[in-house]
Amino acid sequence: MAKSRSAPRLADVAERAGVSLATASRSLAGREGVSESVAAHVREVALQIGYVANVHARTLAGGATSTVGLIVHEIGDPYFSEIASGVLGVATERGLTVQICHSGRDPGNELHQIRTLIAHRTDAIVIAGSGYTDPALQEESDRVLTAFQETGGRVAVIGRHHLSVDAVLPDNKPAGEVIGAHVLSLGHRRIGILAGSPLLTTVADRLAGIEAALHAEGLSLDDIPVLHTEFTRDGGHAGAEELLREHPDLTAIIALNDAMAIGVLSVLRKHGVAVPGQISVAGFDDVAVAADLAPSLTTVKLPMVEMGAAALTMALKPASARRRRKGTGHQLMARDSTGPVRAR
Amino acid sequence: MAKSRSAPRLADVAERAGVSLATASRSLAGREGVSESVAAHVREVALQIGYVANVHARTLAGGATSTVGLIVHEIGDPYFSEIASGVLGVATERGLTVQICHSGRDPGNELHQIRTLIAHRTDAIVIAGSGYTDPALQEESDRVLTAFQETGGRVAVIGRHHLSVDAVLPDNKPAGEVIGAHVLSLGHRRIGILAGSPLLTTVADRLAGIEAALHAEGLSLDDIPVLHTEFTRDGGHAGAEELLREHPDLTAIIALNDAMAIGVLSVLRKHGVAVPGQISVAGFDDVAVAADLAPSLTTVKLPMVEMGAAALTMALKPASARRRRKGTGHQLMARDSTGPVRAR
DNA sequence: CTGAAAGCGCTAACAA
DNA sequence: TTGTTAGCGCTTTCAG
Repeated sequence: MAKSRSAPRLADVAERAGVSLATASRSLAGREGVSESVAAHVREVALQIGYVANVHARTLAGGATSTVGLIVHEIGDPYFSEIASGVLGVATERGLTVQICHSGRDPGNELHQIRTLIAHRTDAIVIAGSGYTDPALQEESDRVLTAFQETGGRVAVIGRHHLSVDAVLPDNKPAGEVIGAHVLSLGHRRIGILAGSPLLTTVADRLAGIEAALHAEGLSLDDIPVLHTEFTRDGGHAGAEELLREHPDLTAIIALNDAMAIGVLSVLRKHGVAVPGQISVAGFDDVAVAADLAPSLTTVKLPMVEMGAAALTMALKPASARRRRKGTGHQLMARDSTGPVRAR
Repeated sequence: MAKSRSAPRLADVAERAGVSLATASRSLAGREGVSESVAAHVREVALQIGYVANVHARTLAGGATSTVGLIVHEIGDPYFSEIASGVLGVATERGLTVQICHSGRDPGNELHQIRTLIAHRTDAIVIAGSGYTDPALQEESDRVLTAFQETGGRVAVIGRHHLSVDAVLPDNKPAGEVIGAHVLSLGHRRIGILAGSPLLTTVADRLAGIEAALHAEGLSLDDIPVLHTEFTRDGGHAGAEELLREHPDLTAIIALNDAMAIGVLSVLRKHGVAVPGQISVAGFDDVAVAADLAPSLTTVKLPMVEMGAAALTMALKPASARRRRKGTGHQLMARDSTGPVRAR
């Protein structure tokens, strides 16, 4: 069995169909200017010999490209896999293929992935995942992306970045306000906050929202413990242990994403702390399992799937003179993990 | 601002560096036969003008491709996103880029995605997600993949497929036996099973495992209710409602994956049924949240991340004369959602 | 050690 | 309606 004979080419199809390359190309592309009978025959031949057009040749020749890139922090994280699902949804709909890269919450690696995607001449690049509060971290990325855009590439980000590109902006601050107000309205004052790295804009914005809610009650973030750990389930777990140890009088813990909140719930269960009886817990995002946890998790819903879809849709539109920005909406999902502060 | 001036090409680098195309190419590729001084200069120039090689041109010219394809049923499903994470891990490590496609558990669409990936001349294709018990459903895919392999392409699947390619075979049957034995050992006899589509080999194999466990106790699958719904959280939810209605005397429910089990838990909680007090619940996979549910979910761990990594690793090896097969191992995670059958 | 030139497979003018 | 012919940007013999 020939191991490496090459795949059938358009020339093979053309020859077997007894037509020219151009005609074959036109027939397969379903373009104008070929008699239906010839076109049908060509298509039939192509099917027979199992012809599949070489995307690289097609792209190189100036034909329509057909791939978009997506950069996520970590695809195993439900927040990102839901966004990816949204991106894949519209991509599939439009016959596009998507290349996914991990940035691992590392600005250096993110830049590397951007370069990779550019090398692949993707039509568009969607960067999902928080930007960084330090503009310097994105300086080089911005330079590279700008060059990419000048050569006709399209870019959209999800989240607040220091990048001059179109953006889907999650309602992080309003979400923070809403969840903060919710917890405060339940009478809680001894509130602990579990945050991810302060370098992430997502963390900064959610914190700012909570602070606004606090201010409305005459309080401030300085009055309550804010712990920065990893922005993951394990970070939440570790953070909750520390919070419990250092601040045993807390009546509520707000985690800055559901993954962390799940870690918190786990610690509380382990220590036999009643939720929300003794301590209320709230998160952000409303990942799919949030409603199925026990107690079901109070959180602020961000439409991840739609965000992914919106970002790609935006990136696929023709470039506009100035950056487009799109909000996301958010919704308080008051469930069982939060309750009124206990009477003393 | 020029909107569509094109990206810098190798020719631009060569010109500015005052060398020929060939030398520029060799320098950048770090190949032999160029004086180190010249090579360094070329690299420097390339960096300066922000040159990034065009992957399509490179691939077309016969250079090494550097992308692999991954087909999953649905990236938003934790089972698949964990597998994807494993695939991305080894891909990143080797400087490969991965294209992800959704098959949506639809054989027709899966074939379409395979074609797409082949058109992209990916070095390798990894198909994650159950095969189908009906060989006819994969006949055409098999033909296409065989052709792909004959032209040097590499393929690996995760799961039992009717495809003549390398495979990572999840311990579905042993896992079924182990979880079945576990539930039986707790004294349960009125057990309900919630399964996904019987067309999926994953479902068939897990069921077979449970049946084996049943046989060991002188029972059979025919003696207990087996309900086929969607292989998702919502399928589990709907299925549990029906099971509860039709078979109110059940003392245990085994869901054929954790997603379904989560749906079951949700229904039980809603109806105030104590778990495991009144009904024990078990799942398959051990997705990340399984341990953090309340009660924590008894399940059989399958190493999804490693499976993804193993599949890509396998696919990247040179082709061998006969199909390679690799088992996965499995581990019973006996947690809080299962307990001894209640005394009457 | 370096350069010239021939493609890789396809699309897109331009002819016929 | 169909065919001919240039490239797209890169790698890679083959000369020099």
